[in-house]
Amino acid sequence: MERVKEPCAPAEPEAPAESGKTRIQARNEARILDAAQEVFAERGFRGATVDAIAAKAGMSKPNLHYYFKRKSDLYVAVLRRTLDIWLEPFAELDPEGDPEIELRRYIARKLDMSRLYPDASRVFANEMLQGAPQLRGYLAGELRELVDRKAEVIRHWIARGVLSEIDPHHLVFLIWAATQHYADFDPQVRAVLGKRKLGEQDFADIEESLCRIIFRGLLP
Amino acid sequence: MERVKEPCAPAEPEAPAESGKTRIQARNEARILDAAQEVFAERGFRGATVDAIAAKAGMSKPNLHYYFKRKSDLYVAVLRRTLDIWLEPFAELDPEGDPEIELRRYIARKLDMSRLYPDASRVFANEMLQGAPQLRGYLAGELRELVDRKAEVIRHWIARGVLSEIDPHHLVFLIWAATQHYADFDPQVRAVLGKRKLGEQDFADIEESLCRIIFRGLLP
DNA sequence: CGAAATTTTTACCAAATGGTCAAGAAATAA
DNA sequence: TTATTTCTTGACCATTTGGTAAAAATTTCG
Repeated sequence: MERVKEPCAPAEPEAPAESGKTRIQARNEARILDAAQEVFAERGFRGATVDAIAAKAGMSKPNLHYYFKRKSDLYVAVLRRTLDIWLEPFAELDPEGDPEIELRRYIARKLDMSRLYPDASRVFANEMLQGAPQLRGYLAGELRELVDRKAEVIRHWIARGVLSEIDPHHLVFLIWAATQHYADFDPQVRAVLGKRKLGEQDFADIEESLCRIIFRGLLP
Repeated sequence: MERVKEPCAPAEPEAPAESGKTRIQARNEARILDAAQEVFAERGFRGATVDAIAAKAGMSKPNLHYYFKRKSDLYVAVLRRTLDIWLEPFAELDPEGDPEIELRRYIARKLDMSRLYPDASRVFANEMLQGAPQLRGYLAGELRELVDRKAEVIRHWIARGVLSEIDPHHLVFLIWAATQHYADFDPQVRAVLGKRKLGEQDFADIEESLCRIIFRGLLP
């Protein structure tokens, strides 16, 4: 039943392929995750149908169930993948670095994610709106610890006198809210700006405006 | 068929009761709207079931359908009610006022809404996440015009020299994102802060932190 | 090749769900 | 009271949906 193969070369030519997985397995699981992210993003967990995900992944529903037994498994898998991507640049904030440079880089990377992977952001937002039934534990555990650690970094900057006295947590929330807004509320943003799509230049403008306000403030 | 009554006193004792509506009608429609807002908020449009809404409103499903023919009618009604509430304080931004006072008041009122009517915010967020199928027209019409008008107010402040040069639209987005975040991402905020519920004091702190960053900036 | 494991498909439930209909219960008006 | 309108309900239906079983097709490997 379980695969016991792979006695050959360890280095795979294509996808990183978590060891213990067939080429087909890796490819199809990736396809399914991508399709699921799209569908979950635009319909929410309950609104997404396994049929729609399967169709978008180019396979039949029973075939999809061969890889992910339950719809919720798939949902959690999508969320975990998103979190892995999101965590990284946040964890890199360096207490010895210059806050303006460090935070600007973080904001830029977070905006990149909103631009490049808006669906990931939307699935996460959806999970929050529903009360985070799947991520509750993660939020109160891993995430909270990470944020607390980074709050220390911010306090360190304040103590060094290179940052104004502000509540680190609310600063983090502000950055998260502002950057994710452009993915999650994209229809509103586009409608108000009168644009058909937000391009690279738009996001460059967003970064500039956002950083100007956050670092220098509104008052002259 | 259609009601043609009400030849009596115009002043109703209780609910404002849109004219042309029975006491029972007004009461039940309000109950249904409140229930619908709750259910839509936590399950999204497709995830919400008419049964659940009817149950929460304390009536049977066919009875609910007597007041709202289709589930989507109900959804739109909830959204419109939210928008009416949200628009008001934004429209009040006064170009002749002091920007710090005007914007601070607006931020405070917007935070009040996140605290008092978080479900309304979540239903709206949900609609955005799904691509705003119901509000598309409204966003590109009414809302865009209003925002453009208020962008002029902000430019007026800049021209008067009482505000730094920033892009008015992105300032508005920043305020919206930051304030709504505390309703929409409530589970994450609570988990990270380690609080069971955000109270009035928490929101006072939020207002203070937010305004400090937005007006004075992070740099000392 | 041929056997074993893996992958895919066809056919199919049982439950949930949006919505309807016709009849009955309450109000309301005359 | 009686007639009329408004409100509520139980029974019901067509469709959708998550999920399964088992056989068929394909790949892998000795």
